Amino acid sequence: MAPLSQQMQQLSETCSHCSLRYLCLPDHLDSHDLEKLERLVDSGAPVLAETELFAQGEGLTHIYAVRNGSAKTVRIDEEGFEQILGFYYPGDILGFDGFADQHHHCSAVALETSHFCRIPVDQLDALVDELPSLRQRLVRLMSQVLSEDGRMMLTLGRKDSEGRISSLLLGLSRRRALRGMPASSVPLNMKRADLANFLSMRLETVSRVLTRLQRAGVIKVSQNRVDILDRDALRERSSRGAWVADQS
Amino acid sequence: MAPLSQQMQQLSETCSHCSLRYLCLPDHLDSHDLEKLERLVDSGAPVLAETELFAQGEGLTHIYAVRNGSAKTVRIDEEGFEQILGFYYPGDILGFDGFADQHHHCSAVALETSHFCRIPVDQLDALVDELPSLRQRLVRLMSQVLSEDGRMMLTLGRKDSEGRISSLLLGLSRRRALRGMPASSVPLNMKRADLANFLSMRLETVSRVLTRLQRAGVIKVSQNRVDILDRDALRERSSRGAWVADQS
DNA sequence: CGTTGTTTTGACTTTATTCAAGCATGGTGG
DNA sequence: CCACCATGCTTGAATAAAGTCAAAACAACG
Repeated sequence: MAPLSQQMQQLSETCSHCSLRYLCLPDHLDSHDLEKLERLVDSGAPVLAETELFAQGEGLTHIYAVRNGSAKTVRIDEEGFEQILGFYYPGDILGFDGFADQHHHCSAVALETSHFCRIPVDQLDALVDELPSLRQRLVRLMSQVLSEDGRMMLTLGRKDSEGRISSLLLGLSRRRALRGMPASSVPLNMKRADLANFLSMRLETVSRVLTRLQRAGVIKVSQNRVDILDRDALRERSSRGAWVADQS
Repeated sequence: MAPLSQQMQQLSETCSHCSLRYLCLPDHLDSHDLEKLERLVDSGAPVLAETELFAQGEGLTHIYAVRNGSAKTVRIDEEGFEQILGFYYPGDILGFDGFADQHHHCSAVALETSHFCRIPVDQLDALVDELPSLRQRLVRLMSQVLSEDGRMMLTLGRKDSEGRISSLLLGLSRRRALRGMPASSVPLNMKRADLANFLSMRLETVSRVLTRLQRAGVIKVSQNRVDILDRDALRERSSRGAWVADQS
Protein backbone atom coordinates (compact mmCIF):
# COMPACT_ATOMS: atom_id res chain seq x y z
CA MET A 1 0.00 0.00 0.00
CA ALA A 2 1.62 3.21 -1.14
CA PRO A 3 0.86 6.28 0.96
CA LEU A 4 -2.00 8.37 -0.36
CA SER A 5 0.10 11.44 -1.04
CA GLN A 6 2.31 9.42 -3.36
CA GLN A 7 -0.61 8.01 -5.29
CA MET A 8 -2.01 11.48 -5.69
CA GLN A 9 1.09 13.00 -7.12
CA GLN A 10 1.76 10.14 -9.44
CA LEU A 11 -1.74 10.09 -10.82
CA SER A 12 -1.64 13.70 -11.89
CA GLU A 13 -3.03 13.72 -15.40
CA THR A 14 -0.63 16.04 -17.21
CA CYS A 15 3.08 15.76 -17.80
CA SER A 16 3.60 19.33 -16.67
CA HIS A 17 2.30 18.49 -13.24
CA CYS A 18 3.76 15.00 -13.05
CA SER A 19 6.27 14.48 -10.29
CA LEU A 20 8.29 12.28 -12.63
CA ARG A 21 8.75 14.74 -15.47
CA TYR A 22 12.48 15.16 -14.84
CA LEU A 23 13.11 11.43 -15.17
CA CYS A 24 10.72 10.79 -18.00
CA LEU A 25 10.31 11.98 -21.58
CA PRO A 26 9.39 15.58 -20.68
CA ASP A 27 12.76 16.47 -19.21
CA HIS A 28 14.49 19.36 -20.99
CA LEU A 29 11.35 20.30 -22.94
CA ASP A 30 10.08 23.86 -22.62
CA SER A 31 6.48 24.40 -21.63
CA HIS A 32 5.36 24.97 -25.20
CA ASP A 33 6.84 21.71 -26.49
CA LEU A 34 5.72 19.88 -23.40
CA GLU A 35 2.15 20.87 -24.06
CA LYS A 36 2.28 19.27 -27.47
CA LEU A 37 3.72 16.06 -26.04
CA GLU A 38 1.10 16.04 -23.36
CA ARG A 39 -1.67 15.89 -25.91
CA LEU A 40 -0.36 12.56 -27.16
CA VAL A 41 -0.29 10.90 -23.78
CA ASP A 42 -3.14 8.67 -22.84
CA SER A 43 -3.32 7.35 -19.30
CA GLY A 44 -5.21 4.13 -19.63
CA ALA A 45 -6.91 1.79 -17.18
CA PRO A 46 -4.93 0.07 -14.42
CA VAL A 47 -2.99 -2.98 -15.56
CA LEU A 48 -3.24 -5.96 -13.24
CA ALA A 49 -0.30 -8.00 -11.99
CA GLU A 50 0.99 -10.57 -14.48
CA THR A 51 -0.82 -8.84 -17.33
CA GLU A 52 1.00 -8.17 -20.59
CA LEU A 53 1.34 -4.58 -21.68
CA PHE A 54 2.63 -5.61 -25.05
CA ALA A 55 3.87 -8.88 -26.46
CA GLN A 56 7.05 -9.85 -28.21
CA GLY A 57 6.55 -9.88 -31.97
CA GLU A 58 3.57 -7.54 -31.82
CA GLY A 59 3.63 -4.41 -33.96
CA LEU A 60 4.91 -1.28 -32.29
CA THR A 61 1.92 1.01 -31.80
CA HIS A 62 2.68 2.68 -28.49
CA ILE A 63 5.51 3.20 -26.12
CA TYR A 64 4.74 3.33 -22.43
CA ALA A 65 5.92 5.22 -19.40
CA VAL A 66 5.44 3.73 -15.97
CA ARG A 67 3.16 6.04 -14.03
CA ASN A 68 3.05 3.98 -10.86
CA GLY A 69 3.67 0.35 -9.98
CA SER A 70 6.31 -1.68 -11.77
CA ALA A 71 6.93 -3.95 -14.73
CA LYS A 72 9.43 -6.34 -16.21
CA THR A 73 10.43 -7.01 -19.80
CA VAL A 74 10.91 -10.58 -20.94
CA ARG A 75 12.42 -11.88 -24.11
CA ILE A 76 12.15 -15.38 -25.50
CA ASP A 77 15.03 -16.03 -27.85
CA GLU A 78 15.20 -18.14 -30.98
CA GLU A 79 16.06 -21.19 -28.96
CA GLY A 80 13.08 -20.80 -26.68
CA PHE A 81 14.89 -19.49 -23.63
CA GLU A 82 13.21 -16.87 -21.55
CA GLN A 83 15.22 -13.99 -20.16
CA ILE A 84 14.10 -11.05 -18.07
CA LEU A 85 15.77 -7.97 -19.52
CA GLY A 86 14.88 -5.39 -16.92
CA PHE A 87 12.63 -4.08 -14.20
CA TYR A 88 10.86 -0.78 -14.64
CA TYR A 89 9.69 1.83 -12.18
CA PRO A 90 7.78 5.12 -12.35
CA GLY A 91 9.23 7.38 -15.04
CA ASP A 92 10.89 4.56 -16.98
CA ILE A 93 10.03 4.07 -20.64
CA LEU A 94 9.04 0.72 -22.12
CA GLY A 95 9.22 -0.15 -25.81
CA PHE A 96 12.39 1.46 -27.15
CA ASP A 97 13.64 -1.80 -28.61
CA GLY A 98 10.72 -1.79 -31.01
CA PHE A 99 12.01 1.10 -33.10
CA ALA A 100 14.40 -1.20 -34.95
CA ASP A 101 11.74 -2.79 -37.13
CA GLN A 102 8.47 -1.48 -35.73
CA HIS A 103 7.94 -4.67 -33.74
CA HIS A 104 8.46 -5.37 -30.08
CA HIS A 105 11.42 -7.62 -29.35
CA CYS A 106 10.31 -8.39 -25.85
CA SER A 107 7.13 -8.59 -23.83
CA ALA A 108 6.29 -6.25 -20.98
CA VAL A 109 4.45 -7.57 -17.97
CA ALA A 110 3.19 -5.69 -14.91
CA LEU A 111 4.62 -6.94 -11.63
CA GLU A 112 1.73 -5.53 -9.64
CA THR A 113 -1.36 -3.48 -10.37
CA SER A 114 0.12 -0.52 -12.21
CA HIS A 115 -0.69 2.51 -14.33
CA PHE A 116 1.06 3.43 -17.55
CA CYS A 117 1.07 6.41 -19.88
CA ARG A 118 0.50 5.28 -23.47
CA ILE A 119 2.07 7.26 -26.30
CA PRO A 120 1.15 6.42 -29.89
CA VAL A 121 4.32 5.91 -31.89
CA ASP A 122 3.11 7.37 -35.18
CA GLN A 123 2.09 10.61 -33.53
CA LEU A 124 5.25 10.67 -31.45
CA ASP A 125 7.21 10.16 -34.63
CA ALA A 126 5.56 13.14 -36.25
CA LEU A 127 6.11 15.28 -33.20
CA VAL A 128 9.75 14.28 -33.07
CA ASP A 129 10.21 15.65 -36.56
CA GLU A 130 8.69 18.87 -35.35
CA LEU A 131 10.50 19.28 -32.03
CA PRO A 132 14.30 18.96 -32.00
CA SER A 133 14.27 19.08 -28.20
CA LEU A 134 12.10 15.99 -28.07
CA ARG A 135 14.24 14.16 -30.57
CA GLN A 136 17.29 14.90 -28.49
CA ARG A 137 15.55 13.74 -25.37
CA LEU A 138 14.55 10.47 -27.03
CA VAL A 139 18.02 9.80 -28.31
CA ARG A 140 19.45 10.50 -24.89
CA LEU A 141 17.07 8.16 -23.18
CA MET A 142 17.85 5.38 -25.66
CA SER A 143 21.52 6.01 -25.30
CA GLN A 144 21.16 5.83 -21.53
CA VAL A 145 19.61 2.41 -21.87
CA LEU A 146 22.55 1.33 -24.01
CA SER A 147 24.88 2.47 -21.31
CA GLU A 148 22.89 0.65 -18.64
CA ASP A 149 22.99 -2.52 -20.69
CA GLY A 150 26.75 -2.30 -20.77
CA ARG A 151 26.80 -2.12 -17.01
CA MET A 152 24.50 -5.11 -16.77
CA MET A 153 26.62 -7.22 -19.09
CA LEU A 154 29.50 -6.48 -16.78
CA THR A 155 27.54 -7.56 -13.75
CA LEU A 156 26.34 -10.75 -15.37
CA GLY A 157 29.65 -11.66 -16.80
CA ARG A 158 32.06 -10.79 -14.11
CA LYS A 159 30.48 -11.03 -10.72
CA ASP A 160 29.79 -14.01 -8.53
CA SER A 161 26.38 -14.62 -7.02
CA GLU A 162 26.99 -12.34 -4.05
CA GLY A 163 28.26 -9.56 -6.29
CA ARG A 164 25.22 -9.82 -8.53
CA ILE A 165 22.69 -9.67 -5.74
CA SER A 166 24.55 -6.82 -4.06
CA SER A 167 24.72 -4.87 -7.32
CA LEU A 168 21.05 -5.42 -7.97
CA LEU A 169 20.05 -4.24 -4.52
CA LEU A 170 22.22 -1.14 -4.79
CA GLY A 171 20.80 -0.45 -8.24
CA LEU A 172 17.21 -0.71 -7.08
CA SER A 173 18.06 1.46 -4.09
CA ARG A 174 19.65 4.11 -6.28
CA ARG A 175 16.65 4.19 -8.55
CA ARG A 176 14.41 4.70 -5.55
CA ALA A 177 16.58 7.59 -4.41
CA LEU A 178 16.24 9.18 -7.87
CA ARG A 179 12.50 9.08 -7.36
CA GLY A 180 12.70 10.62 -3.93
CA MET A 181 11.70 7.45 -2.13
CA PRO A 182 13.40 5.94 0.92
CA ALA A 183 16.48 4.29 -0.54
CA SER A 184 17.31 1.98 2.33
CA SER A 185 14.12 0.03 2.17
CA VAL A 186 13.87 -1.72 -1.17
CA PRO A 187 10.67 -3.55 -2.04
CA LEU A 188 11.16 -6.69 -4.13
CA ASN A 189 7.98 -6.64 -6.17
CA MET A 190 9.15 -9.56 -8.24
CA LYS A 191 9.37 -13.21 -7.33
CA ARG A 192 12.64 -14.87 -6.43
CA ALA A 193 12.43 -16.75 -9.71
CA ASP A 194 12.32 -13.42 -11.55
CA LEU A 195 15.38 -12.20 -9.72
CA ALA A 196 17.13 -15.46 -10.45
CA ASN A 197 16.24 -15.28 -14.12
CA PHE A 198 17.35 -11.65 -14.42
CA LEU A 199 20.66 -12.28 -12.68
CA SER A 200 21.17 -15.63 -14.37
CA MET A 201 21.29 -17.64 -11.22
CA ARG A 202 19.10 -20.38 -9.83
CA LEU A 203 16.47 -19.32 -7.35
CA GLU A 204 18.05 -21.51 -4.70
CA THR A 205 21.23 -19.49 -5.05
CA VAL A 206 19.33 -16.21 -4.78
CA SER A 207 17.80 -17.44 -1.59
CA ARG A 208 21.09 -18.66 -0.16
CA VAL A 209 22.85 -15.38 -0.94
CA LEU A 210 20.09 -13.28 0.58
CA THR A 211 20.22 -15.25 3.82
CA ARG A 212 24.02 -15.14 3.78
CA LEU A 213 23.92 -11.34 3.46
CA GLN A 214 21.34 -11.17 6.20
CA ARG A 215 23.39 -13.33 8.55
CA ALA A 216 26.36 -11.04 7.88
CA GLY A 217 24.22 -8.14 9.07
CA VAL A 218 24.41 -6.32 5.74
CA ILE A 219 20.70 -6.46 4.95
CA LYS A 220 17.46 -7.48 6.55
CA VAL A 221 15.19 -9.63 4.41
CA SER A 222 11.48 -9.76 5.02
CA GLN A 223 9.12 -11.26 2.49
CA ASN A 224 9.03 -8.78 -0.32
CA ARG A 225 11.28 -6.14 1.12
CA VAL A 226 14.97 -5.77 1.79
CA ASP A 227 16.33 -3.22 4.25
CA ILE A 228 19.85 -2.11 3.62
CA LEU A 229 21.57 -1.99 7.00
CA ASP A 230 25.15 -1.44 5.92
CA ARG A 231 25.42 0.21 2.53
CA ASP A 232 29.21 0.30 2.56
CA ALA A 233 29.48 -3.39 3.20
CA LEU A 234 27.01 -4.02 0.39
CA ARG A 235 29.04 -1.87 -1.97
CA GLU A 236 32.16 -3.66 -0.94
CA ARG A 237 30.59 -7.04 -1.68
CA SER A 238 29.21 -5.88 -4.99
CA SER A 239 32.70 -5.24 -6.27
CA ARG A 240 34.60 -7.82 -4.31
CA GLY A 241 32.67 -10.49 -6.14
CA ALA A 242 34.04 -9.38 -9.48
CA TRP A 243 37.12 -10.89 -11.00
CA VAL A 244 39.79 -9.17 -13.01
CA ALA A 245 40.12 -10.19 -16.63
CA ASP A 246 43.35 -11.39 -18.15
CA GLN A 247 45.29 -8.65 -19.82
CA SER A 248 45.09 -8.51 -23.60
CA MET B 1 46.23 -9.84 -46.78
CA ALA B 2 42.83 -9.03 -48.14
CA PRO B 3 42.38 -9.50 -51.88
CA LEU B 4 42.92 -6.35 -53.88
CA SER B 5 39.37 -6.18 -55.21
CA GLN B 6 38.05 -6.06 -51.66
CA GLN B 7 40.39 -3.29 -50.65
CA MET B 8 39.39 -1.33 -53.69
CA GLN B 9 35.70 -1.54 -53.09
CA GLN B 10 36.01 -0.77 -49.40
CA LEU B 11 38.17 2.24 -49.92
CA SER B 12 35.71 3.88 -52.29
CA GLU B 13 35.47 7.46 -51.11
CA THR B 14 31.74 8.11 -51.28
CA CYS B 15 28.87 6.46 -49.44
CA SER B 16 26.96 6.10 -52.69
CA HIS B 17 29.64 3.87 -54.10
CA CYS B 18 30.47 2.10 -50.86
CA SER B 19 29.82 -1.61 -50.89
CA LEU B 20 28.64 -1.36 -47.28
CA ARG B 21 25.96 1.25 -47.76
CA TYR B 22 23.13 -1.19 -47.07
CA LEU B 23 24.54 -2.16 -43.69
CA CYS B 24 25.69 1.26 -42.66
CA LEU B 25 24.09 4.65 -42.05
CA PRO B 26 23.16 5.30 -45.71
CA ASP B 27 20.63 2.48 -45.93
CA HIS B 28 17.12 3.66 -46.81
CA LEU B 29 18.32 7.15 -47.75
CA ASP B 30 17.45 8.44 -51.20
CA SER B 31 20.26 9.74 -53.39
CA HIS B 32 19.52 13.36 -52.54
CA ASP B 33 19.70 12.80 -48.79
CA LEU B 34 22.65 10.51 -49.18
CA GLU B 35 24.61 13.22 -50.93
CA LYS B 36 24.15 15.51 -47.96
CA LEU B 37 25.30 12.81 -45.55
CA GLU B 38 28.26 12.07 -47.73
CA ARG B 39 29.54 15.60 -47.37
CA LEU B 40 29.91 15.11 -43.61
CA VAL B 41 31.95 11.97 -43.87
CA ASP B 42 35.68 12.22 -43.51
CA SER B 43 37.78 9.17 -44.20
CA GLY B 44 40.87 9.69 -42.14
CA ALA B 45 44.28 8.07 -42.02
CA PRO B 46 44.69 4.38 -41.25
CA VAL B 47 44.46 3.49 -37.58
CA LEU B 48 47.10 1.05 -36.37
CA ALA B 49 46.41 -2.03 -34.29
CA GLU B 50 45.93 -1.34 -30.58
CA THR B 51 45.37 2.36 -31.24
CA GLU B 52 42.48 4.15 -29.58
CA LEU B 53 39.87 5.68 -31.84
CA PHE B 54 38.25 7.45 -28.95
CA ALA B 55 38.58 7.12 -25.19
CA GLN B 56 36.06 6.57 -22.47
CA GLY B 57 35.13 9.86 -20.83
CA GLU B 58 36.18 11.92 -23.83
CA GLY B 59 33.69 14.37 -25.31
CA LEU B 60 31.62 13.07 -28.18
CA THR B 61 32.82 14.85 -31.30
CA HIS B 62 32.50 12.16 -33.95
CA ILE B 63 30.91 8.84 -34.51
CA TYR B 64 32.75 6.33 -36.65
CA ALA B 65 31.88 3.70 -39.20
CA VAL B 66 34.27 0.84 -39.79
CA ARG B 67 35.44 1.06 -43.38
CA ASN B 68 37.74 -1.92 -43.27
CA GLY B 69 39.56 -3.81 -40.56
CA SER B 70 38.02 -4.32 -37.14
CA ALA B 71 37.73 -2.81 -33.68
CA LYS B 72 36.61 -3.54 -30.16
CA THR B 73 34.93 -1.35 -27.57
CA VAL B 74 36.10 -1.54 -23.98
CA ARG B 75 34.52 -0.12 -20.89
CA ILE B 76 36.14 0.33 -17.50
CA ASP B 77 33.48 0.50 -14.84
CA GLU B 78 33.41 2.48 -11.60
CA GLU B 79 35.12 -0.36 -9.81
CA GLY B 80 37.97 -0.50 -12.28
CA PHE B 81 36.96 -3.63 -14.12
CA GLU B 82 37.55 -3.79 -17.82
CA GLN B 83 34.94 -5.32 -20.08
CA ILE B 84 34.94 -5.69 -23.84
CA LEU B 85 31.49 -4.72 -25.05
CA GLY B 86 31.70 -5.73 -28.66
CA PHE B 87 33.65 -6.37 -31.81
CA TYR B 88 33.06 -4.26 -34.90
CA TYR B 89 33.39 -4.98 -38.58
CA PRO B 90 33.01 -3.02 -41.81
CA GLY B 91 29.74 -1.12 -41.85
CA ASP B 92 29.31 -1.12 -38.06
CA ILE B 93 28.93 2.17 -36.24
CA LEU B 94 30.96 3.12 -33.18
CA GLY B 95 29.99 5.76 -30.66
CA PHE B 96 26.23 5.51 -30.19
CA ASP B 97 26.53 5.24 -26.43
CA GLY B 98 27.90 8.76 -26.33
CA PHE B 99 24.63 10.43 -27.21
CA ALA B 100 23.39 10.07 -23.63
CA ASP B 101 25.50 12.89 -22.27
CA GLN B 102 27.79 13.84 -25.12
CA HIS B 103 30.62 11.78 -23.68
CA HIS B 104 31.91 8.37 -24.68
CA HIS B 105 31.13 5.65 -22.17
CA CYS B 106 33.62 3.25 -23.63
CA SER B 107 36.87 3.31 -25.53
CA ALA B 108 37.26 2.03 -29.07
CA VAL B 109 40.44 0.29 -30.11
CA ALA B 110 41.46 -1.04 -33.52
CA LEU B 111 42.21 -4.75 -33.57
CA GLU B 112 44.35 -4.44 -36.67
CA THR B 113 45.34 -1.68 -39.08
CA SER B 114 41.95 -0.30 -40.05
CA HIS B 115 40.17 2.57 -41.76
CA PHE B 116 37.20 4.42 -40.34
CA CYS B 117 34.75 7.01 -41.63
CA ARG B 118 34.53 9.92 -39.20
CA ILE B 119 31.26 11.81 -38.91
CA PRO B 120 31.15 15.02 -36.84
CA VAL B 121 28.30 14.78 -34.38
CA ASP B 122 27.25 18.41 -34.41
CA GLN B 123 26.86 18.42 -38.17
CA LEU B 124 25.14 15.05 -38.09
CA ASP B 125 22.80 16.42 -35.47
CA ALA B 126 21.87 19.33 -37.67
CA LEU B 127 21.37 17.07 -40.66
CA VAL B 128 19.19 14.74 -38.65
CA ASP B 129 16.86 17.63 -37.92
CA GLU B 130 16.69 18.25 -41.63
CA LEU B 131 16.27 14.70 -42.91
CA PRO B 132 13.56 12.52 -41.33
CA SER B 133 14.87 9.50 -43.23
CA LEU B 134 18.26 9.87 -41.57
CA ARG B 135 16.71 10.28 -38.16
CA GLN B 136 14.73 7.12 -38.65
CA ARG B 137 17.81 5.27 -39.82
CA LEU B 138 19.76 6.37 -36.75
CA VAL B 139 17.01 5.36 -34.38
CA ARG B 140 16.77 1.99 -36.06
CA LEU B 141 20.46 1.35 -35.83
CA MET B 142 20.49 2.26 -32.14
CA SER B 143 17.47 0.13 -31.52
CA GLN B 144 19.18 -2.76 -33.29
CA VAL B 145 22.10 -2.45 -30.92
CA LEU B 146 19.70 -2.57 -27.99
CA SER B 147 18.25 -5.75 -29.37
CA GLU B 148 21.71 -7.24 -29.87
CA ASP B 149 22.63 -6.40 -26.31
CA GLY B 150 19.63 -8.33 -25.12
CA ARG B 151 20.82 -11.36 -27.04
CA MET B 152 24.28 -10.99 -25.56
CA MET B 153 22.99 -10.77 -22.02
CA LEU B 154 21.22 -14.03 -22.66
CA THR B 155 24.37 -15.67 -23.92
CA LEU B 156 26.45 -14.44 -21.02
CA GLY B 157 23.92 -15.30 -18.42
CA ARG B 158 22.56 -18.56 -19.55
CA LYS B 159 25.09 -20.51 -21.52
CA ASP B 160 28.01 -22.61 -20.41
CA SER B 161 31.46 -22.12 -21.85
CA GLU B 162 30.81 -24.30 -24.88
CA GLY B 163 27.54 -22.53 -25.60
CA ARG B 164 29.20 -19.13 -25.40
CA ILE B 165 32.02 -19.97 -27.76
CA SER B 166 29.66 -21.66 -30.18
CA SER B 167 27.32 -18.66 -30.15
CA LEU B 168 30.18 -16.29 -30.70
CA LEU B 169 31.52 -18.23 -33.64
CA LEU B 170 28.09 -18.46 -35.23
CA GLY B 171 27.57 -14.75 -34.66
CA LEU B 172 30.85 -13.81 -36.27
CA SER B 173 30.08 -16.15 -39.13
CA ARG B 174 26.64 -14.63 -39.66
CA ARG B 175 28.12 -11.15 -39.72
CA ARG B 176 30.59 -12.22 -42.35
CA ALA B 177 27.78 -13.65 -44.45
CA LEU B 178 25.96 -10.29 -44.20
CA ARG B 179 29.04 -8.68 -45.70
CA GLY B 180 29.27 -11.19 -48.50
CA MET B 181 32.38 -12.85 -47.15
CA PRO B 182 32.96 -16.60 -46.78
CA ALA B 183 31.01 -17.50 -43.68
CA SER B 184 32.63 -20.81 -42.87
CA SER B 185 36.07 -19.41 -42.36
CA VAL B 186 36.02 -16.99 -39.45
CA PRO B 187 39.15 -14.97 -38.70
CA LEU B 188 39.75 -14.29 -35.03
CA ASN B 189 41.41 -10.90 -35.22
CA MET B 190 41.37 -10.56 -31.46
CA LYS B 191 43.52 -12.30 -28.89
CA ARG B 192 42.25 -15.18 -26.81
CA ALA B 193 42.28 -12.86 -23.83
CA ASP B 194 39.90 -10.54 -25.67
CA LEU B 195 37.56 -13.39 -26.43
CA ALA B 196 37.74 -14.51 -22.83
CA ASN B 197 37.03 -11.03 -21.56
CA PHE B 198 34.12 -10.55 -23.94
CA LEU B 199 32.54 -13.88 -23.08
CA SER B 200 33.39 -13.60 -19.39
CA MET B 201 35.52 -16.67 -19.22
CA ARG B 202 39.18 -17.25 -18.48
CA LEU B 203 41.45 -17.57 -21.43
CA GLU B 204 42.37 -21.08 -20.39
CA THR B 205 38.73 -22.05 -20.68
CA VAL B 206 38.47 -20.46 -24.12
CA SER B 207 41.44 -22.49 -25.19
CA ARG B 208 40.09 -25.72 -23.75
CA VAL B 209 36.70 -25.27 -25.38
CA LEU B 210 38.21 -24.50 -28.77
CA THR B 211 40.31 -27.64 -28.67
CA ARG B 212 37.34 -29.66 -27.40
CA LEU B 213 35.24 -28.44 -30.33
CA GLN B 214 38.08 -29.21 -32.68
CA ARG B 215 38.51 -32.73 -31.32
CA ALA B 216 34.78 -33.26 -31.80
CA GLY B 217 35.24 -32.38 -35.46
CA VAL B 218 32.95 -29.36 -35.28
CA ILE B 219 35.56 -26.75 -36.10
CA LYS B 220 39.15 -26.51 -37.17
CA VAL B 221 41.30 -24.07 -35.26
CA SER B 222 44.40 -22.59 -36.76
CA GLN B 223 46.14 -19.61 -35.26
CA ASN B 224 43.85 -16.71 -35.92
CA ARG B 225 41.21 -18.49 -37.92
CA VAL B 226 38.43 -20.94 -37.21
CA ASP B 227 36.88 -23.04 -39.93
CA ILE B 228 33.37 -24.20 -39.28
CA LEU B 229 33.20 -27.82 -40.36
CA ASP B 230 29.80 -28.78 -39.03
CA ARG B 231 27.51 -25.80 -38.65
CA ASP B 232 24.56 -27.84 -37.39
CA ALA B 233 26.61 -29.39 -34.63
CA LEU B 234 27.83 -25.93 -33.67
CA ARG B 235 24.30 -24.61 -33.56
CA GLU B 236 23.26 -27.57 -31.48
CA ARG B 237 26.02 -26.92 -28.99
CA SER B 238 25.28 -23.23 -28.85
CA SER B 239 21.81 -23.91 -27.50
CA ARG B 240 22.47 -27.16 -25.68
CA GLY B 241 24.76 -25.24 -23.39
CA ALA B 242 21.91 -23.04 -22.19
CA TRP B 243 19.87 -23.86 -19.20
CA VAL B 244 16.18 -23.26 -18.68
CA ALA B 245 15.19 -20.75 -16.04
CA ASP B 246 12.82 -21.55 -13.22
CA GLN B 247 9.27 -20.60 -13.96
CA SER B 248 7.99 -17.43 -12.32
C1' DC C 1 -7.53 -25.59 8.26
C1' DG C 2 -6.10 -27.72 4.17
C1' DT C 3 -4.46 -26.79 -0.37
C1' DT C 4 -1.41 -24.43 -3.35
C1' DG C 5 2.39 -21.79 -4.52
C1' DT C 6 6.66 -19.84 -3.02
C1' DT C 7 10.90 -19.75 -0.47
C1' DT C 8 14.42 -21.82 2.30
C1' DT C 9 17.66 -25.47 3.53
C1' DG C 10 20.52 -29.70 2.88
C1' DA C 11 23.60 -33.28 0.53
C1' DC C 12 25.83 -34.25 -3.62
C1' DT C 13 27.67 -33.33 -8.36
C1' DT C 14 29.18 -30.68 -12.08
C1' DT C 15 31.64 -26.95 -14.03
C1' DA C 16 34.80 -23.51 -14.48
C1' DT C 17 38.68 -21.26 -12.12
C1' DT C 18 43.31 -21.23 -10.26
C1' DC C 19 48.00 -22.01 -10.32
C1' DA C 20 51.69 -23.88 -12.60
C1' DA C 21 54.11 -25.65 -16.26
C1' DG C 22 55.04 -26.58 -21.16
C1' DC C 23 54.71 -25.53 -26.17
C1' DA C 24 54.65 -22.51 -30.55
C1' DT C 25 55.58 -18.66 -33.07
C1' DG C 26 57.79 -14.72 -34.60
C1' DG C 27 61.10 -11.19 -34.28
C1' DT C 28 66.13 -9.65 -32.99
C1' DG C 29 70.79 -9.59 -32.82
C1' DG C 30 75.02 -12.25 -32.79
C1' DC D 1 71.28 -18.61 -40.43
C1' DC D 2 70.39 -19.95 -36.02
C1' DA D 3 70.10 -19.31 -30.95
C1' DC D 4 67.39 -16.73 -27.88
C1' DC D 5 63.79 -14.23 -25.83
C1' DA D 6 59.08 -12.42 -25.67
C1' DT D 7 54.49 -13.17 -26.35
C1' DG D 8 50.59 -15.74 -26.78
C1' DC D 9 48.44 -20.18 -26.52
C1' DT D 10 47.65 -24.87 -24.69
C1' DT D 11 47.48 -28.47 -21.16
C1' DG D 12 47.26 -30.61 -16.45
C1' DA D 13 45.93 -31.29 -11.50
C1' DA D 14 43.77 -29.37 -7.48
C1' DT D 15 40.15 -26.19 -5.63
C1' DA D 16 36.15 -23.49 -5.06
C1' DA D 17 31.74 -22.00 -6.61
C1' DA D 18 27.34 -22.64 -8.23
C1' DG D 19 24.09 -26.02 -10.03
C1' DT D 20 20.88 -30.19 -9.23
C1' DC D 21 17.63 -32.85 -6.88
C1' DA D 22 14.86 -33.57 -3.01
C1' DA D 23 12.50 -32.26 0.94
C1' DA D 24 10.93 -29.24 4.55
C1' DA D 25 9.15 -24.64 6.10
C1' DC D 26 6.45 -20.84 5.32
C1' DA D 27 2.63 -17.76 3.47
C1' DA D 28 -1.42 -16.74 1.24
C1' DC D 29 -6.02 -17.80 0.11
C1' DG D 30 -10.16 -19.66 -0.13
